[in-house]
Amino acid sequence: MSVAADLSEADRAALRLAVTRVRDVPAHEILIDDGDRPEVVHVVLEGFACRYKLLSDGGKQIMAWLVPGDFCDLQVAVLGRMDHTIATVSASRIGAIDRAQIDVLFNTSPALSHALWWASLVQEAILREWLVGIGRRDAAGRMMHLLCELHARLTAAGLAQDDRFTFPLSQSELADTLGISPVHVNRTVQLLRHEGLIEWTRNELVFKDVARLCSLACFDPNYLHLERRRRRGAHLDGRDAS
Amino acid sequence: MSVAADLSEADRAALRLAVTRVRDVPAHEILIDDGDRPEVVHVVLEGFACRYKLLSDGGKQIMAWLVPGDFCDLQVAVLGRMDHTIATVSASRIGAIDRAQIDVLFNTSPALSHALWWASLVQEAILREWLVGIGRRDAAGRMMHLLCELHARLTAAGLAQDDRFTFPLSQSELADTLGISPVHVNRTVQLLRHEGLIEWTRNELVFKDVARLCSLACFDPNYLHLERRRRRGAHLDGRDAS
DNA sequence: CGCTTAGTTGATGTCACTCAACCCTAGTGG
DNA sequence: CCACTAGGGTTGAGTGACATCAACTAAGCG
Repeated sequence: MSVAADLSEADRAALRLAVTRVRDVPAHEILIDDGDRPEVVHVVLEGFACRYKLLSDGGKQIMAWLVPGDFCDLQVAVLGRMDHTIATVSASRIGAIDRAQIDVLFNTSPALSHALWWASLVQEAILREWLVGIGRRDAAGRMMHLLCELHARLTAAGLAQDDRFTFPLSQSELADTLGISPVHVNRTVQLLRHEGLIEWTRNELVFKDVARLCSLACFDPNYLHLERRRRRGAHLDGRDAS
Repeated sequence: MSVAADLSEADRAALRLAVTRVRDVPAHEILIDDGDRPEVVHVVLEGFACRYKLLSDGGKQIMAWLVPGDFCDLQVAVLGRMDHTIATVSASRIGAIDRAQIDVLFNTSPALSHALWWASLVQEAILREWLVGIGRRDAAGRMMHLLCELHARLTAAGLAQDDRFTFPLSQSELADTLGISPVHVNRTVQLLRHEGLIEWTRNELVFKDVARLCSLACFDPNYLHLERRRRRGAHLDGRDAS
């Protein structure tokens, strides 16, 4: 989903220059709150962040995981007011782009505005897939599918080696993502472990059998629209994973 | 969500002219299928359509209801390939815009491209709210919230009078939307009826107590971002509801 | 008038929730 | 070096919301 993947060097440079105010943010810190009308757009450079909404009964639903390369709140450049909250999950490095600067980029480079819209639409496609999962899959199916998706996204971004990547979420946060209780997340994780599908220790997740996991999850990566990105792992900071 | 609401007369005319090939489509007909690479973008002029995905086990999850004024598949103009299916729910009048024409509009009118992006982002916001509902609300809560949302959207579009509007979905389609079984939808509908909240006969839904329903559903219309549309009920066909 | 589709109802089953206890690890301070 | 604490993680028992199955009714339609 890294928006820079398909851009010309000039456009990527323009995007890089637009990122002012890079800062390190500790885990579990709110970046933008529900109702805010921020003047900057945030982008994740390192670490994990998430979108979520809080319910009146204290419940919480996470609606997106934001990994390095993802824009957090591009929509405020158009909609103005946030209708949900964005917070870090792990300690992260977060970049900020002035909202006005987004408009400038949008008007000067058709390729760039196209790329921004593309990124926004892929996030929407992911959201649709999550809806299908929560609506129609059981706990294990949801979890497997979600992990396959994360694996695909991180691999495409060059952030996973040997089917192994950092996974900084607690079981409780996973529960708020999948729409099930923390206790049931625990039992489901153990199921996947005993099936020899994953290892999950502290901060790291290892896929023991990617093919079987994807098959069990009925995971079809089409919706991630990765085929567009011929240059795998191109990041905002200009590094390529190669 | 009618995209034309905030546009200048010239932009609205341009959009209207872009709609070639208006056709009447019977109920339950597929407009664009999963995997298609269509050359046109569809817009609902009359009737109801929906987005959905089919699962391998025969299950179905509806991910959006598309009402008059909504674009069905704007995303193919950017992403190229459909990752879900769009079909009519009731007999509908559907307009089509050439994909190339979208690009022209996009490049010639900043206001129009802004409006298109806006429409796409509002659909995303609705999707997020549906995710929260399916993830964290019980059956009655989901249904009430969904009905409040539809009421708000149709009222904003000038398609509801006296808290009364056409509602062409079957209980089974409602079930595929809410992620519960048709039988449980039936019981939940009866609950709302006995509570004196709604009347639902054939094709028409009547809200008996909007305030109580919205309050019970914890419905907060912020996420619909309706505040932007000062001209309520402006449609692609140029009519205003007044 | 039979056929079909949608809605309704009851009985039974199950997946996941809640509550509660316990464990394990890391961090802290004595 | 150890006692204490706090936040996950783990486990079991009991409960509840919703699913499934199956039968029946009502409404359109040739």
